[in-house]
Amino acid sequence: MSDGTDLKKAGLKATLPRLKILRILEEARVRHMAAEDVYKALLDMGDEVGLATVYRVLTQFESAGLVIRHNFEGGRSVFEINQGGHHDHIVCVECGEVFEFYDPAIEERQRKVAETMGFDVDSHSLYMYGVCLGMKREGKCSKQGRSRKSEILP
Amino acid sequence: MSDGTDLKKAGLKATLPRLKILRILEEARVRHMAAEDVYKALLDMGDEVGLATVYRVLTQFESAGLVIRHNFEGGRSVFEINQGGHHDHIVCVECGEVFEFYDPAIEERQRKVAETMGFDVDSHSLYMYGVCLGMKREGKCSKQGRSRKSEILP
DNA sequence: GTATATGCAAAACTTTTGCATCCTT
DNA sequence: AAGGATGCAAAAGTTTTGCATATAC
Repeated sequence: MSDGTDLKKAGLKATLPRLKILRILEEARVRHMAAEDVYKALLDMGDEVGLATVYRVLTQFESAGLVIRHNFEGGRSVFEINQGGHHDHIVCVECGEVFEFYDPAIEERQRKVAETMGFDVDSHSLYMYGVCLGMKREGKCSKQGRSRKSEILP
Repeated sequence: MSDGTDLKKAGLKATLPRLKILRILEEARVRHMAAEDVYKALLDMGDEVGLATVYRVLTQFESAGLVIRHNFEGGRSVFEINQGGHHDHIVCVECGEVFEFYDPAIEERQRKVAETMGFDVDSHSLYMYGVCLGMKREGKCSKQGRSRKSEILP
């Protein structure tokens, strides 16, 4: 994957920084990353990519539909690779982990509401914030013993 | 309204800046305002309140439950007075107007999803973005002939 | 070879903070 | 009178931009 085909299909030159960033987003254990997270991941891999480039590339990827930008609580933008299926998010405010879910009934009601109001909807986002089971019970994330790894929340 | 009772009830001294800001949020024609919007409204009224104070007060109001902070697209925080009934939002990306709606079925499904996932949910937000009927048909906002007055979107 | 992308540094924005002064209780 | 609130200016954090250089096609 990410051999550059998807980039060219999106009308973007397959440059090294773009390939690397795409790969990071595809392969990250933590699927939701702030620009700073991506930048740090590049540094950890020993790659020299400027933070400005990370921002530029992420924004281009968003326009091209390759990634989805989220505005969770906390100011910074968070990016997630777009692998097709739409889903909503439930964020643990203690461990920072982001869980995904999809509920057809919710989607259908949203569609209905927008129709009733005469809106042409481009996008929509549903975020829930709370404490995940793991943090509640054992003080460590339900997902993999993580505790506050990503930078997506304050 | 906003004679200071609600402030004192919230454990906040009834200072002039707080009273003024509360009044602006209560009486604004546009219910969803960025900090900068509130600041400008104060200036327009001839009141001298520092921008830093606006931020401090809005954050205190949020903690006290007097206002709700939204993170729409666009980076800046948007504030709305909390008049009790929870509702969701549908934002016109052309005129910037924010419309509200409430759908019991959506609320119930959300509750159900969180329960299934073992989350204790503190808060949740559902935003839809699109083009409102007015902008689509006549190039002016359905609500009141507005066109891009508030500062909440980029 | 040419157009586009990158890196760096500087700038633009939003939001927060330190500190002296002022105001509410 | 005393504690908390405000204003100003400075700082912090995030994201964008200008411009010379490097890179993909």
